[in-house]
Amino acid sequence: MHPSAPPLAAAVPPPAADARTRILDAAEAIVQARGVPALTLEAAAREAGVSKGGLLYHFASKEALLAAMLARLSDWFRAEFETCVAAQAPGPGRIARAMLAWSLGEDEHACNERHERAAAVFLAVFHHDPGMLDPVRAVVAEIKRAVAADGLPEGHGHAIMAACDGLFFYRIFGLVRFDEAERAAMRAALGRLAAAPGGAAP
Amino acid sequence: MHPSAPPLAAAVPPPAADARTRILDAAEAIVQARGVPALTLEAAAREAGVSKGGLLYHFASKEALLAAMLARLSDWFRAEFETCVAAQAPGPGRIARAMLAWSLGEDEHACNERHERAAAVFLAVFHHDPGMLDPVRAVVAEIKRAVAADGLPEGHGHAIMAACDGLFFYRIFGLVRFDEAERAAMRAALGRLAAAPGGAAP
DNA sequence: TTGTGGAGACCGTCCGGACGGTATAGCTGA
DNA sequence: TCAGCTATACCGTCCGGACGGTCTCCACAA
Repeated sequence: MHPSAPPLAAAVPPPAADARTRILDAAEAIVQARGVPALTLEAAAREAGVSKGGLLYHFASKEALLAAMLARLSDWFRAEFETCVAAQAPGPGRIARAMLAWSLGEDEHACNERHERAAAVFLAVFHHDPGMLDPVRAVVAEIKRAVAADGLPEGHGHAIMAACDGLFFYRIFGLVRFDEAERAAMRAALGRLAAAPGGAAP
Repeated sequence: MHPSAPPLAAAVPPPAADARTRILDAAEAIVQARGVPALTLEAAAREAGVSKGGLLYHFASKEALLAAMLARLSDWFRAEFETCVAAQAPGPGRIARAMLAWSLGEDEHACNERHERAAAVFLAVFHHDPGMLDPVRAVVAEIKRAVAADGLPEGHGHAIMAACDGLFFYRIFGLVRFDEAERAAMRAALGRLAAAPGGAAP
Protein backbone atom coordinates (compact mmCIF):
# COMPACT_ATOMS: atom_id res chain seq x y z
CA MET A 1 0.00 0.00 0.00
CA HIS A 2 0.92 3.61 -0.27
CA PRO A 3 3.40 5.05 2.20
CA SER A 4 1.25 5.66 5.21
CA ALA A 5 1.66 9.30 5.78
CA PRO A 6 3.95 11.13 8.08
CA PRO A 7 1.85 14.05 9.34
CA LEU A 8 3.09 16.08 6.37
CA ALA A 9 4.86 18.35 8.83
CA ALA A 10 4.40 21.95 7.81
CA ALA A 11 3.93 21.17 4.17
CA VAL A 12 1.64 24.13 3.93
CA PRO A 13 3.47 27.37 4.57
CA PRO A 14 2.50 29.14 7.74
CA PRO A 15 -1.30 29.18 7.95
CA ALA A 16 -1.28 32.47 6.16
CA ALA A 17 -2.84 32.94 2.74
CA ASP A 18 -6.50 32.73 1.95
CA ALA A 19 -8.41 29.49 2.21
CA ARG A 20 -8.43 28.86 -1.51
CA THR A 21 -4.66 28.92 -1.77
CA ARG A 22 -4.25 26.89 1.38
CA ILE A 23 -6.53 24.20 -0.01
CA LEU A 24 -4.63 24.03 -3.28
CA ASP A 25 -1.32 23.81 -1.42
CA ALA A 26 -2.68 21.12 0.84
CA ALA A 27 -4.03 19.06 -2.03
CA GLU A 28 -0.68 19.20 -3.80
CA ALA A 29 1.18 18.29 -0.67
CA ILE A 30 -1.03 15.28 -0.05
CA VAL A 31 -0.59 13.89 -3.53
CA GLN A 32 3.13 14.46 -3.40
CA ALA A 33 3.61 12.87 0.00
CA ARG A 34 1.05 10.09 0.03
CA GLY A 35 0.14 9.43 -3.56
CA VAL A 36 -2.83 10.09 -5.79
CA PRO A 37 -5.33 7.83 -4.02
CA ALA A 38 -4.79 9.73 -0.77
CA LEU A 39 -6.22 12.88 -2.24
CA THR A 40 -9.77 12.91 -0.96
CA LEU A 41 -11.84 15.98 -0.33
CA GLU A 42 -11.87 15.25 3.36
CA ALA A 43 -8.10 14.84 3.56
CA ALA A 44 -7.47 18.02 1.58
CA ALA A 45 -9.84 19.96 3.79
CA ARG A 46 -8.30 18.66 7.00
CA GLU A 47 -4.78 19.33 5.76
CA ALA A 48 -5.75 22.87 4.84
CA GLY A 49 -7.31 23.49 8.22
CA VAL A 50 -10.76 23.78 6.75
CA SER A 51 -13.92 21.76 7.02
CA LYS A 52 -15.10 19.61 4.20
CA GLY A 53 -18.04 21.89 3.70
CA GLY A 54 -15.64 24.79 3.60
CA LEU A 55 -13.65 23.16 0.87
CA LEU A 56 -16.75 22.50 -1.16
CA TYR A 57 -17.68 26.10 -0.80
CA HIS A 58 -14.53 27.05 -2.66
CA PHE A 59 -14.42 24.09 -5.06
CA ALA A 60 -17.80 22.69 -5.93
CA SER A 61 -16.47 19.25 -6.82
CA LYS A 62 -13.34 17.23 -6.86
CA GLU A 63 -13.01 17.90 -10.55
CA ALA A 64 -13.18 21.62 -9.92
CA LEU A 65 -10.42 21.28 -7.36
CA LEU A 66 -8.24 19.35 -9.77
CA ALA A 67 -8.91 21.83 -12.55
CA ALA A 68 -7.84 24.68 -10.31
CA MET A 69 -4.69 22.80 -9.35
CA LEU A 70 -3.89 22.24 -13.00
CA ALA A 71 -4.54 25.84 -13.90
CA ARG A 72 -2.19 27.04 -11.20
CA LEU A 73 0.39 24.55 -12.38
CA SER A 74 0.11 25.70 -15.98
CA ASP A 75 0.57 29.32 -15.01
CA TRP A 76 3.61 28.52 -12.95
CA PHE A 77 5.10 26.33 -15.64
CA ARG A 78 4.64 28.84 -18.40
CA ALA A 79 6.24 31.55 -16.31
CA GLU A 80 9.15 29.35 -15.33
CA PHE A 81 9.72 28.28 -18.89
CA GLU A 82 9.75 31.83 -20.16
CA THR A 83 12.14 32.85 -17.42
CA CYS A 84 14.42 29.99 -18.33
CA VAL A 85 14.43 30.94 -21.99
CA ALA A 86 15.01 34.60 -21.22
CA ALA A 87 18.04 33.67 -19.15
CA GLN A 88 19.76 32.11 -22.13
CA ALA A 89 21.84 34.05 -24.60
CA PRO A 90 19.92 34.75 -27.83
CA GLY A 91 20.77 32.80 -30.95
CA PRO A 92 20.19 29.33 -32.33
CA GLY A 93 19.37 26.66 -29.79
CA ARG A 94 18.21 29.12 -27.19
CA ILE A 95 15.18 27.08 -26.24
CA ALA A 96 17.16 23.86 -26.23
CA ARG A 97 19.70 25.42 -23.92
CA ALA A 98 16.94 26.63 -21.65
CA MET A 99 15.57 23.12 -21.42
CA LEU A 100 18.96 21.72 -20.56
CA ALA A 101 19.36 24.30 -17.85
CA TRP A 102 15.94 23.45 -16.53
CA SER A 103 16.46 19.69 -16.43
CA LEU A 104 20.18 19.39 -15.91
CA GLY A 105 21.19 22.70 -14.41
CA GLU A 106 23.55 22.65 -11.44
CA ASP A 107 20.98 24.31 -9.25
CA GLU A 108 18.94 21.46 -7.90
CA HIS A 109 17.87 23.67 -5.03
CA ALA A 110 14.30 24.81 -4.42
CA CYS A 111 13.41 24.13 -8.01
CA ASN A 112 13.01 20.42 -7.46
CA GLU A 113 10.40 20.91 -4.80
CA ARG A 114 8.21 22.67 -7.34
CA HIS A 115 8.90 20.03 -9.92
CA GLU A 116 7.73 17.33 -7.55
CA ARG A 117 4.59 19.32 -6.95
CA ALA A 118 4.04 19.71 -10.63
CA ALA A 119 4.41 16.01 -11.15
CA ALA A 120 1.95 15.31 -8.37
CA VAL A 121 -0.68 17.53 -9.90
CA PHE A 122 -0.05 16.07 -13.32
CA LEU A 123 -0.55 12.52 -12.11
CA ALA A 124 -3.60 13.33 -10.04
CA VAL A 125 -5.31 15.02 -12.95
CA PHE A 126 -4.37 12.28 -15.36
CA HIS A 127 -5.78 9.70 -13.03
CA HIS A 128 -9.05 11.47 -12.62
CA ASP A 129 -9.52 12.08 -16.31
CA PRO A 130 -6.79 11.99 -18.95
CA GLY A 131 -8.82 14.38 -21.06
CA MET A 132 -8.34 17.12 -18.50
CA LEU A 133 -4.72 17.31 -19.59
CA ASP A 134 -5.64 18.77 -22.95
CA PRO A 135 -4.46 22.25 -22.01
CA VAL A 136 -1.13 20.75 -21.03
CA ARG A 137 -0.99 18.98 -24.36
CA ALA A 138 -1.56 22.28 -26.08
CA VAL A 139 1.33 23.83 -24.18
CA VAL A 140 3.60 20.93 -25.05
CA ALA A 141 2.62 21.14 -28.71
CA GLU A 142 3.43 24.81 -28.66
CA ILE A 143 6.82 24.16 -27.13
CA LYS A 144 7.44 21.48 -29.70
CA ARG A 145 6.82 23.98 -32.46
CA ALA A 146 9.06 26.54 -30.79
CA VAL A 147 11.81 23.96 -30.51
CA ALA A 148 11.48 23.12 -34.19
CA ALA A 149 12.00 26.79 -35.01
CA ASP A 150 14.95 27.11 -32.67
CA GLY A 151 17.56 27.31 -35.40
CA LEU A 152 19.10 23.92 -34.81
CA PRO A 153 19.42 21.11 -37.35
CA GLU A 154 16.29 19.01 -37.69
CA GLY A 155 15.75 16.63 -34.85
CA HIS A 156 18.37 18.06 -32.51
CA GLY A 157 15.94 20.19 -30.57
CA HIS A 158 13.32 17.49 -30.33
CA ALA A 159 15.92 15.00 -29.15
CA ILE A 160 16.95 17.36 -26.38
CA MET A 161 13.33 17.98 -25.49
CA ALA A 162 12.64 14.27 -25.24
CA ALA A 163 15.71 13.69 -23.11
CA CYS A 164 14.83 16.49 -20.72
CA ASP A 165 11.29 15.29 -20.33
CA GLY A 166 12.56 11.75 -19.92
CA LEU A 167 14.62 12.94 -16.97
CA PHE A 168 11.57 14.70 -15.60
CA PHE A 169 9.53 11.52 -15.74
CA TYR A 170 12.38 9.57 -14.18
CA ARG A 171 12.02 11.84 -11.21
CA ILE A 172 8.25 11.63 -11.15
CA PHE A 173 8.32 7.88 -10.82
CA GLY A 174 11.59 7.67 -8.94
CA LEU A 175 12.86 5.32 -11.61
CA VAL A 176 16.53 6.27 -11.59
CA ARG A 177 18.79 8.91 -10.20
CA PHE A 178 21.83 10.37 -11.91
CA ASP A 179 24.59 11.81 -9.79
CA GLU A 180 26.13 15.17 -10.55
CA ALA A 181 28.96 13.68 -12.63
CA GLU A 182 26.49 11.81 -14.81
CA ARG A 183 24.33 14.87 -15.14
CA ALA A 184 27.32 16.92 -16.19
CA ALA A 185 28.23 14.34 -18.82
CA MET A 186 24.71 14.32 -20.20
CA ARG A 187 24.71 18.09 -20.19
CA ALA A 188 27.86 18.05 -22.27
CA ALA A 189 26.56 15.44 -24.69
CA LEU A 190 23.24 17.15 -25.27
CA GLY A 191 24.84 20.55 -25.22
CA ARG A 192 26.80 19.45 -28.23
CA LEU A 193 23.52 18.80 -30.04
CA ALA A 194 22.28 22.22 -28.94
CA ALA A 195 25.28 24.03 -30.32
CA ALA A 196 26.21 22.18 -33.51
CA PRO A 197 24.40 23.72 -36.45
CA GLY A 198 26.87 22.11 -38.79
CA GLY A 199 26.43 18.49 -37.84
CA ALA A 200 28.88 16.46 -35.85
CA ALA A 201 29.89 13.17 -37.39
CA PRO A 202 33.35 11.87 -36.50
CA MET B 1 -14.54 11.66 -16.35
CA HIS B 2 -12.81 8.81 -17.98
CA PRO B 3 -13.84 7.75 -21.45
CA SER B 4 -16.89 5.71 -20.77
CA ALA B 5 -16.00 2.43 -22.24
CA PRO B 6 -16.82 1.03 -25.60
CA PRO B 7 -17.43 -2.66 -24.97
CA LEU B 8 -13.69 -3.26 -25.48
CA ALA B 9 -14.61 -5.27 -28.55
CA ALA B 10 -12.60 -8.46 -28.65
CA ALA B 11 -9.74 -7.02 -26.68
CA VAL B 12 -9.10 -10.43 -25.23
CA PRO B 13 -8.13 -12.89 -27.96
CA PRO B 14 -10.64 -15.57 -28.69
CA PRO B 15 -11.86 -16.97 -25.36
CA ALA B 16 -9.09 -19.50 -25.50
CA ALA B 17 -6.28 -19.63 -22.95
CA ASP B 18 -6.67 -20.54 -19.32
CA ALA B 19 -8.58 -18.33 -16.96
CA ARG B 20 -5.47 -16.89 -15.35
CA THR B 21 -4.15 -15.58 -18.63
CA ARG B 22 -7.56 -14.35 -19.67
CA ILE B 23 -7.88 -12.38 -16.46
CA LEU B 24 -4.48 -10.77 -16.89
CA ASP B 25 -5.28 -9.86 -20.47
CA ALA B 26 -8.64 -8.45 -19.47
CA ALA B 27 -7.15 -6.37 -16.67
CA GLU B 28 -4.57 -4.90 -19.02
CA ALA B 29 -7.16 -4.18 -21.66
CA ILE B 30 -9.38 -2.39 -19.18
CA VAL B 31 -6.64 -0.13 -17.90
CA GLN B 32 -5.51 0.64 -21.40
CA ALA B 33 -8.95 1.42 -22.74
CA ARG B 34 -10.70 3.00 -19.78
CA GLY B 35 -7.97 4.13 -17.41
CA VAL B 36 -6.63 3.04 -14.08
CA PRO B 37 -9.72 3.78 -11.98
CA ALA B 38 -11.78 1.46 -14.17
CA LEU B 39 -9.75 -1.53 -13.13
CA THR B 40 -11.88 -3.12 -10.44
CA LEU B 41 -11.94 -6.77 -9.60
CA GLU B 42 -15.50 -6.99 -10.78
CA ALA B 43 -14.75 -5.35 -14.11
CA ALA B 44 -11.73 -7.54 -14.71
CA ALA B 45 -13.72 -10.61 -13.88
CA ARG B 46 -16.58 -9.68 -16.17
CA GLU B 47 -14.25 -8.75 -19.00
CA ALA B 48 -12.48 -12.09 -18.63
CA GLY B 49 -15.75 -13.99 -18.64
CA VAL B 50 -15.29 -15.09 -15.05
CA SER B 51 -17.14 -14.37 -11.85
CA LYS B 52 -15.64 -12.20 -9.19
CA GLY B 53 -15.25 -15.22 -6.96
CA GLY B 54 -13.49 -16.99 -9.76
CA LEU B 55 -11.05 -14.16 -10.15
CA LEU B 56 -10.33 -14.14 -6.45
CA TYR B 57 -9.63 -17.81 -6.66
CA HIS B 58 -6.74 -17.12 -9.01
CA PHE B 59 -5.60 -13.82 -7.47
CA ALA B 60 -6.23 -13.55 -3.77
CA SER B 61 -6.28 -9.75 -3.78
CA LYS B 62 -6.09 -6.81 -6.08
CA GLU B 63 -2.47 -6.40 -5.14
CA ALA B 64 -1.78 -9.99 -6.16
CA LEU B 65 -3.41 -9.32 -9.50
CA LEU B 66 -1.32 -6.22 -10.07
CA ALA B 67 1.83 -8.04 -9.01
CA ALA B 68 1.13 -10.77 -11.53
CA MET B 69 0.51 -8.20 -14.24
CA LEU B 70 3.80 -6.51 -13.42
CA ALA B 71 5.69 -9.79 -13.39
CA ARG B 72 4.36 -10.71 -16.80
CA LEU B 73 5.28 -7.26 -18.04
CA SER B 74 8.81 -7.52 -16.69
CA ASP B 75 9.38 -10.87 -18.35
CA TRP B 76 8.13 -9.54 -21.64
CA PHE B 77 10.19 -6.38 -21.39
CA ARG B 78 13.40 -8.16 -20.52
CA ALA B 79 12.97 -10.54 -23.42
CA GLU B 80 12.17 -7.75 -25.85
CA PHE B 81 15.13 -5.71 -24.71
CA GLU B 82 17.53 -8.60 -25.12
CA THR B 83 16.16 -9.33 -28.55
CA CYS B 84 16.62 -5.71 -29.52
CA VAL B 85 20.22 -5.67 -28.33
CA ALA B 86 20.99 -8.95 -30.05
CA ALA B 87 19.71 -7.52 -33.31
CA GLN B 88 22.32 -4.76 -33.29
CA ALA B 89 25.82 -5.19 -34.64
CA PRO B 90 28.35 -5.70 -31.85
CA GLY B 91 30.69 -2.92 -30.90
CA PRO B 92 30.50 0.39 -29.03
CA GLY B 93 27.05 1.86 -28.63
CA ARG B 94 25.28 -1.40 -29.20
CA ILE B 95 22.82 -0.87 -26.38
CA ALA B 96 22.24 2.73 -27.34
CA ARG B 97 21.49 1.65 -30.88
CA ALA B 98 19.10 -0.97 -29.60
CA MET B 99 17.23 1.66 -27.62
CA LEU B 100 16.96 3.91 -30.62
CA ALA B 101 15.59 1.04 -32.66
CA TRP B 102 13.11 0.27 -29.92
CA SER B 103 11.83 3.82 -29.49
CA LEU B 104 12.34 5.29 -32.92
CA GLY B 105 12.47 2.28 -35.21
CA GLU B 106 10.53 2.47 -38.45
CA ASP B 107 8.41 -0.49 -37.44
CA GLU B 108 5.59 1.01 -35.46
CA HIS B 109 3.53 -2.10 -36.15
CA ALA B 110 2.31 -4.49 -33.48
CA CYS B 111 5.00 -3.32 -31.12
CA ASN B 112 3.07 -0.26 -30.09
CA GLU B 113 0.14 -2.28 -28.90
CA ARG B 114 2.39 -4.01 -26.42
CA HIS B 115 3.95 -0.74 -25.40
CA GLU B 116 0.55 0.69 -24.60
CA ARG B 117 -0.20 -2.35 -22.53
CA ALA B 118 3.08 -2.02 -20.71
CA ALA B 119 2.34 1.59 -19.95
CA ALA B 120 -1.09 0.69 -18.66
CA VAL B 121 0.30 -1.88 -16.27
CA PHE B 122 3.02 0.48 -15.16
CA LEU B 123 0.55 3.20 -14.30
CA ALA B 124 -1.88 0.90 -12.57
CA VAL B 125 0.82 -0.54 -10.35
CA PHE B 126 2.27 2.86 -9.59
CA HIS B 127 -1.12 4.14 -8.60
CA HIS B 128 -1.79 1.26 -6.27
CA ASP B 129 1.58 1.44 -4.59
CA PRO B 130 4.69 3.14 -5.97
CA GLY B 131 6.82 0.77 -3.96
CA MET B 132 5.63 -2.13 -6.05
CA LEU B 133 7.71 -0.75 -8.90
CA ASP B 134 10.96 -1.61 -7.15
CA PRO B 135 11.66 -4.56 -9.45
CA VAL B 136 11.24 -2.23 -12.40
CA ARG B 137 13.63 0.20 -10.78
CA ALA B 138 16.15 -2.58 -10.44
CA VAL B 139 15.85 -3.38 -14.12
CA VAL B 140 16.26 0.26 -15.06
CA ALA B 141 19.30 0.60 -12.83
CA GLU B 142 20.79 -2.44 -14.47
CA ILE B 143 20.18 -1.00 -17.92
CA LYS B 144 21.68 2.27 -16.80
CA ARG B 145 24.86 0.45 -15.79
CA ALA B 146 24.94 -1.45 -19.06
CA VAL B 147 24.56 1.80 -20.96
CA ALA B 148 27.43 3.33 -19.03
CA ALA B 149 29.62 0.40 -20.08
CA ASP B 150 28.50 0.61 -23.68
CA GLY B 151 31.75 1.99 -25.00
CA LEU B 152 30.46 5.49 -25.73
CA PRO B 153 31.80 8.76 -24.36
CA GLU B 154 30.47 9.61 -20.92
CA GLY B 155 26.91 10.84 -20.96
CA HIS B 156 26.09 9.95 -24.55
CA GLY B 157 24.44 6.67 -23.66
CA HIS B 158 22.51 8.13 -20.76
CA ALA B 159 21.32 10.99 -22.92
CA ILE B 160 19.99 8.55 -25.48
CA MET B 161 18.38 6.49 -22.78
CA ALA B 162 16.63 9.53 -21.34
CA ALA B 163 15.42 10.61 -24.75
CA CYS B 164 14.03 7.18 -25.58
CA ASP B 165 12.23 6.92 -22.28
CA GLY B 166 10.98 10.45 -22.71
CA LEU B 167 9.38 9.40 -25.97
CA PHE B 168 7.90 6.40 -24.23
CA PHE B 169 6.29 8.58 -21.58
CA TYR B 170 5.04 10.97 -24.23
CA ARG B 171 3.10 8.05 -25.60
CA ILE B 172 1.87 6.89 -22.23
CA PHE B 173 0.27 10.22 -21.50
CA GLY B 174 -0.54 11.11 -25.07
CA LEU B 175 1.36 14.32 -24.60
CA VAL B 176 2.78 14.75 -28.11
CA ARG B 177 3.14 12.83 -31.29
CA PHE B 178 6.03 13.03 -33.70
CA ASP B 179 5.47 12.21 -37.34
CA GLU B 180 7.78 9.92 -39.23
CA ALA B 181 9.93 12.76 -40.57
CA GLU B 182 10.49 14.11 -37.09
CA ARG B 183 11.26 10.67 -35.78
CA ALA B 184 13.80 10.15 -38.53
CA ALA B 185 15.46 13.44 -37.68
CA MET B 186 15.68 12.54 -34.01
CA ARG B 187 17.00 9.14 -34.96
CA ALA B 188 19.75 10.81 -36.93
CA ALA B 189 20.60 13.29 -34.20
CA LEU B 190 20.75 10.71 -31.45
CA GLY B 191 22.39 8.19 -33.72
CA ARG B 192 25.25 10.61 -34.05
CA LEU B 193 25.68 10.48 -30.28
CA ALA B 194 25.56 6.71 -30.43
CA ALA B 195 28.32 6.47 -33.01
CA ALA B 196 30.73 9.24 -32.18
CA PRO B 197 33.38 7.99 -29.78
CA GLY B 198 35.57 10.91 -30.69
CA GLY B 199 33.20 13.73 -29.88
CA ALA B 200 31.40 15.88 -32.37
CA ALA B 201 31.82 19.58 -31.77
CA PRO B 202 32.10 21.79 -34.83
C1' DT C 1 -18.48 -51.04 -15.50
C1' DT C 2 -20.13 -48.55 -11.94
C1' DG C 3 -20.30 -45.77 -8.09
C1' DT C 4 -18.28 -42.99 -4.70
C1' DG C 5 -15.37 -39.74 -2.77
C1' DG C 6 -12.57 -35.82 -3.00
C1' DA C 7 -10.06 -32.01 -4.86
C1' DG C 8 -9.66 -28.18 -7.74
C1' DA C 9 -12.11 -24.57 -10.47
C1' DC C 10 -15.52 -21.46 -10.33
C1' DC C 11 -19.91 -18.93 -8.93
C1' DG C 12 -23.04 -15.52 -6.53
C1' DT C 13 -24.00 -13.01 -2.53
C1' DC C 14 -23.04 -10.38 1.33
C1' DC C 15 -20.52 -7.05 4.34
C1' DG C 16 -17.68 -3.32 6.11
C1' DG C 17 -15.74 0.76 4.89
C1' DA C 18 -14.61 4.84 2.29
C1' DC C 19 -15.55 8.45 -0.84
C1' DG C 20 -17.98 12.22 -3.27
C1' DG C 21 -21.51 15.12 -2.57
C1' DT C 22 -25.70 17.39 -0.07
C1' DA C 23 -28.29 19.47 3.45
C1' DT C 24 -28.59 22.05 7.35
C1' DA C 25 -27.63 24.29 11.54
C1' DG C 26 -24.28 27.42 13.66
C1' DC C 27 -20.93 31.07 14.09
C1' DT C 28 -19.09 35.77 13.32
C1' DG C 29 -17.79 40.13 11.75
C1' DA C 30 -19.62 44.22 9.40
C1' DT D 1 -29.44 41.77 11.28
C1' DC D 2 -27.71 39.47 7.71
C1' DA D 3 -24.51 37.65 4.38
C1' DG D 4 -20.54 34.88 4.11
C1' DC D 5 -18.52 31.16 5.57
C1' DT D 6 -17.92 26.97 8.64
C1' DA D 7 -18.92 22.56 10.83
C1' DT D 8 -21.25 18.29 11.09
C1' DA D 9 -24.27 14.78 10.12
C1' DC D 10 -25.83 12.18 6.61
C1' DC D 11 -26.94 9.72 1.88
C1' DG D 12 -26.12 6.81 -2.09
C1' DT D 13 -22.75 4.37 -4.35
C1' DC D 14 -19.12 1.45 -5.14
C1' DC D 15 -15.14 -1.35 -4.14
C1' DG D 16 -12.31 -4.98 -2.08
C1' DG D 17 -12.64 -8.96 0.08
C1' DA D 18 -14.85 -13.14 2.56
C1' DC D 19 -17.66 -17.05 2.38
C1' DG D 20 -20.43 -20.95 1.31
C1' DG D 21 -22.08 -23.43 -2.28
C1' DT D 22 -21.87 -25.86 -6.98
C1' DC D 23 -20.03 -28.18 -10.90
C1' DT D 24 -16.65 -31.15 -13.19
C1' DC D 25 -13.31 -34.35 -13.49
C1' DC D 26 -10.44 -38.02 -12.02
C1' DA D 27 -8.75 -41.98 -9.01
C1' DC D 28 -9.89 -46.10 -7.42
C1' DA D 29 -12.29 -49.85 -5.22
C1' DA D 30 -16.04 -53.22 -5.74
